Amino acid sequence: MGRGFVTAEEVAKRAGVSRSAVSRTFTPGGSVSKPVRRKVLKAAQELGYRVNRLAQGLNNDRSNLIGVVGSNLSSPFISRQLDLLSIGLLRRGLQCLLLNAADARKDIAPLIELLFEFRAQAIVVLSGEPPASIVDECIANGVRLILINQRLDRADTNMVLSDDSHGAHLAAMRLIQAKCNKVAVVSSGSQTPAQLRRVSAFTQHMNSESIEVVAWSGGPTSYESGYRAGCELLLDKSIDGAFCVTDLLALGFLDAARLEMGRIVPENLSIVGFDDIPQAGWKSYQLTTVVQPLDTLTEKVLKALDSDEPETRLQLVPVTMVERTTAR
Amino acid sequence: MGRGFVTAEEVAKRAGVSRSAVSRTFTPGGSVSKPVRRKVLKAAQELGYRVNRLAQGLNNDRSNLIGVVGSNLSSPFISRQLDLLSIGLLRRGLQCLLLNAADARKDIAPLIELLFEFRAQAIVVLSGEPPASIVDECIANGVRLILINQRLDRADTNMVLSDDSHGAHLAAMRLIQAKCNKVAVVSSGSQTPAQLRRVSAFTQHMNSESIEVVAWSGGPTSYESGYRAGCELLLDKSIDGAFCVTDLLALGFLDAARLEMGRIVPENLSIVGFDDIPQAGWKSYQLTTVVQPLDTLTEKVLKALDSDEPETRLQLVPVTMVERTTAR
DNA sequence: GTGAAAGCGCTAACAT
DNA sequence: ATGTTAGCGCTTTCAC
Repeated sequence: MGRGFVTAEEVAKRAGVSRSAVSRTFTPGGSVSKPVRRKVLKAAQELGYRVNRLAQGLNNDRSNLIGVVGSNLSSPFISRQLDLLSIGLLRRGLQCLLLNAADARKDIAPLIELLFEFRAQAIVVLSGEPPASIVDECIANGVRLILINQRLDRADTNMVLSDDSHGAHLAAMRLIQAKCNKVAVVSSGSQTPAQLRRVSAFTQHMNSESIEVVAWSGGPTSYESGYRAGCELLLDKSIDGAFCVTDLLALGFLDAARLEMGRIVPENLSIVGFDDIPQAGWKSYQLTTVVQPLDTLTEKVLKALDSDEPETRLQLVPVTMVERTTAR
Repeated sequence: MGRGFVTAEEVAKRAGVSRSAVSRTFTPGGSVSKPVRRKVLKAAQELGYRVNRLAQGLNNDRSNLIGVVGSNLSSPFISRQLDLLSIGLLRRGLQCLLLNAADARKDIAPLIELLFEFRAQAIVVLSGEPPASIVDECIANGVRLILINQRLDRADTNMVLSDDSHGAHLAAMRLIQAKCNKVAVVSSGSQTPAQLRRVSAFTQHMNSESIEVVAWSGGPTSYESGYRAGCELLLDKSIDGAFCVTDLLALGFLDAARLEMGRIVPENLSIVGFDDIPQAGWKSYQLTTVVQPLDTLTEKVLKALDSDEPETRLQLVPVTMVERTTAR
């Protein structure tokens, strides 16, 4: 096709061989004699020939394209996820077709349909919940679907997610250890399943310990929302602990606590976050938080990409707690 | 092609029409009668048909694929750039083929060659400098090449870049206004052209004002490098100003200054950054910095993508200064 | 408006 | 090992 791209036929002509000889030369397993290969390579070099992978995939039935859809691509957590994922894909010889779901927000179906049209071999969903009909279509067409931090109630989909409940329990235990009497749990207004799981597991744990918890949620998942939460919640002087279900929220909350509400952290307020984004480790923050091991998470995603084993349907990635300085 | 995807032929058969009728139905300008179109659409719906864009592009000579190559995808600045870019591409009906150059670092040529093989219509380079041979090949094949914050010495390439020199001048003027007597200029060890331009423009300006400047550079472009720079440079008590060519560096530097080296900012040390990443506005930092207007920058990139006007070869995006609290 | 046929660039099965 | 042939799924003349 195309503007000016050289075709295999032209190369064949110049090298004085058949079209298939050219094809074979550029096919890993192809059986071509040294001299022919040399001639082909020479001609290709001179002409500036590049195989057309699109045409290649037409026969192969493997496009080598992996669709990646997600929103919030510039948030510290997601961007790192995308970074690792795209590196891993490239290493495996796979191409990353990135679809930003920012405009789609609630309905990522059209994006996935687009991916179908490009014959993506697999689709990785970083955020957003695909409707059941789409999931069905994936299966019908043999397109592997991998959901990250999303739990669908069906056994035929690949899901890899952090152990949110356990993470929330760790946070709860840490705040109990800090001897908190009344704690806040803050989440964003977007109410993603992951955040919901963290909030509910945390609340449940605290309730069982008879510790009062006040829930706050609002705005997007951002520093600003956390800051607002801090300003509003900390008017209540009796709150002496907080679990922010996302580091971004936690950092905003922390700034509000110290800089706006006159709290001393951790002396009269303990804060625990979730994710362990780079900023959580910055000297001004030193946030105690639950870490999602992004590398192993990504690894599992990549493995789910090429392994056919159905045992790896739902993979729960264990989380840990990193102790820094914001919890007493 | 492939696994289970339905082809246009199957749709044609079920609808009782010709293959071309199906094709026309799914082609924007196609002339099909209402009844035929209806039948086709119905059959397609029932069968779950999806046009194969790969095959489509084979005739069209337009793949709709835009290659994007860059590294450091999880840094606040680049990730935001990618975020905006991918949104813009999608809005224009273009697909984003993302190639992470993390492994490539110095040589992005192989990645661009890969993009050729996928017949990308255009290639956007976020970071890294493509060798001349590759640029030639782009032109030869009619692939538009767009370089961001990279200045190549040739008139046949699209480049959109922030006005680094002017930004550096703004920073210099600000530090002069703060009555600094001895200033540091810190950059990373990666020595990207953009950073180099900032350093040299700044130094030049300061020299012309006879203000002593000490240059530091090392490590990757990160918070940590900035922190290290701060720890090392601020042993010299006479340094009372610093221009960090990147906000990430500036934030690390700032933390080192306050938390490690006992400096009071801005009282006895003024700091100016560059980029205006979100974290620069966080309450704990409130960094005075030069802002790169990412939205207009992205806009220009997108425009360069589809406009053929050669006047838009080299586009300089004006920068401004945002005053916060780190400069006296 | 519609179908038949040719062709996009490539690979693979089939001969030789 | 090499050339010939037949597709891959689609669009696009070209007739009618």
